Amino acid sequence: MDIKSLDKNDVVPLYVQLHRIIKEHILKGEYKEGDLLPSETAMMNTFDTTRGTVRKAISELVKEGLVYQNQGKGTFVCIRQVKYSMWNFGGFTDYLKSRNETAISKVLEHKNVTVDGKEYFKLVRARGVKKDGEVLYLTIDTSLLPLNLFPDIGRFNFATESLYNIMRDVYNIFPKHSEIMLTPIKIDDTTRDILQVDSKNSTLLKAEGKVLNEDYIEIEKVSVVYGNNIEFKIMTTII
Amino acid sequence: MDIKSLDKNDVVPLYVQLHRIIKEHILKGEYKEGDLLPSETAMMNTFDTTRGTVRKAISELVKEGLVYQNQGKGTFVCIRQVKYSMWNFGGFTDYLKSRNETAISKVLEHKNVTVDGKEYFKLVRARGVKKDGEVLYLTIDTSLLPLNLFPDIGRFNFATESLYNIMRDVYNIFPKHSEIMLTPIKIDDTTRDILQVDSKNSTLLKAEGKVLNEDYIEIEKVSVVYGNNIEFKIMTTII
DNA sequence: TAGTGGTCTAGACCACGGT
DNA sequence: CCGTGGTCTAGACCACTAG
Repeated sequence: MDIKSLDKNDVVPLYVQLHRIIKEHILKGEYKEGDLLPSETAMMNTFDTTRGTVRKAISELVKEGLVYQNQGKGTFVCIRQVKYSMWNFGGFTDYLKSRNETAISKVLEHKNVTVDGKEYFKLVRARGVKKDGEVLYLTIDTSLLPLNLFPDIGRFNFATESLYNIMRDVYNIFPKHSEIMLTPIKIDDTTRDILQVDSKNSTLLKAEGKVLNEDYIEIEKVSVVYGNNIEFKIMTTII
Repeated sequence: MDIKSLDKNDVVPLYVQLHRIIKEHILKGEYKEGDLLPSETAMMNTFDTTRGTVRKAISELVKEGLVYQNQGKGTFVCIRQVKYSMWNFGGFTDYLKSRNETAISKVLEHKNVTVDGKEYFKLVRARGVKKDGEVLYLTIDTSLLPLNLFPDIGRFNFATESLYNIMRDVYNIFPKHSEIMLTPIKIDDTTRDILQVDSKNSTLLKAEGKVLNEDYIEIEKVSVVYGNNIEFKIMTTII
């Protein structure tokens, strides 16, 4: 399959090395859509490693959506887009941690505003990940934080600090519940630019609602626009 | 960790059994947000299996975003569980009853199909309400019901009988959880006609996923398209 | 230092698909 | 039948974290 071989002394795990090699072949077009890859046993011999390592490398390709496997038949190339999964509201940083990726936050707007006679700190952020040196923004979050609960919250740098951590650590306020409404929205040009949505796909998912503390006091009004690189998943228990 | 043990003679792979057991513990709230799970070695001993199997089970949880792992520290729970879901999954009829409205169901399609080598009964329904003599359809539901769990389920009249009631009363199978993915979709003409969507609004919300019983066995694949007359709300508890 | 997850080996048996 | 991927075992050594 390849002239390259694995370096067992390299700090890079063997399965990562192998994953890269196979991926390169696919992306170079040496294996095309629908093609059958060499069998796991074949790769095991070619690269002088064990099946476990080969399977680990291939499983990464499956996760990325580059190949699929069929028992009794083999491993086939199938190029499709992989998306991020949002299991819910919040939990962003932890989820990315599980993917070994770094959370990125860019402040688009921050100022005090008055809504319905009440003062809020308005914070608009583009949030995403940094992977392989590239930044990919996944959501645009707008938060309205009541200034009576969070006096002088504007002094923090939200590009580097987690909003919910500040809530908990500085103001001793703990987000506990949320009530959200979901709607599809039409995208505007600014959003399209930030979230890197291609032009033929013009609708996104928007979540709007509020976050409450344990006493069901509203502590934040939120609005999140989800880009196309993210999947919005929910788990429920049917009562 | 658990009284349950793995059945090595079961056709269900050990790692799937283990995955279900751990997941159940997490979703039941016995392990909460941020909690440390038992170590891989501990589970290996508890369930009398090897670390490979334990790691495979955990890796599924990581993929789902339910836990993340940290070298040198352990495996931690990271979820935000939805406590009450949007009205529909498991509560359509009851919800409408509370509003003094009558649930309406119109069967659009019903036949046996084979998906991935498994036999299902496919049921497509337009669902809505009857109020003041007028019928308003709110959603289009597509259900795939495994025929091994629901033999001969096609004999029922789903225009008049509730699917979930049949599940419970006839088959003694109780829908308990759901895992859903939400996406905005472009509407087609048939859908537009049924859901009475006006022409300028061409995008709707689609929920796709599965419904599970109390043992986290999949009992239904579902797909619901929500019309514009419905608000899609969710309430969550941030654990 | 002890315990954790991360990686890797060298086997094994199985279910499935095509010949 | 043979080759494929799917699962599982019973070890091993490593890097990282924390006390």
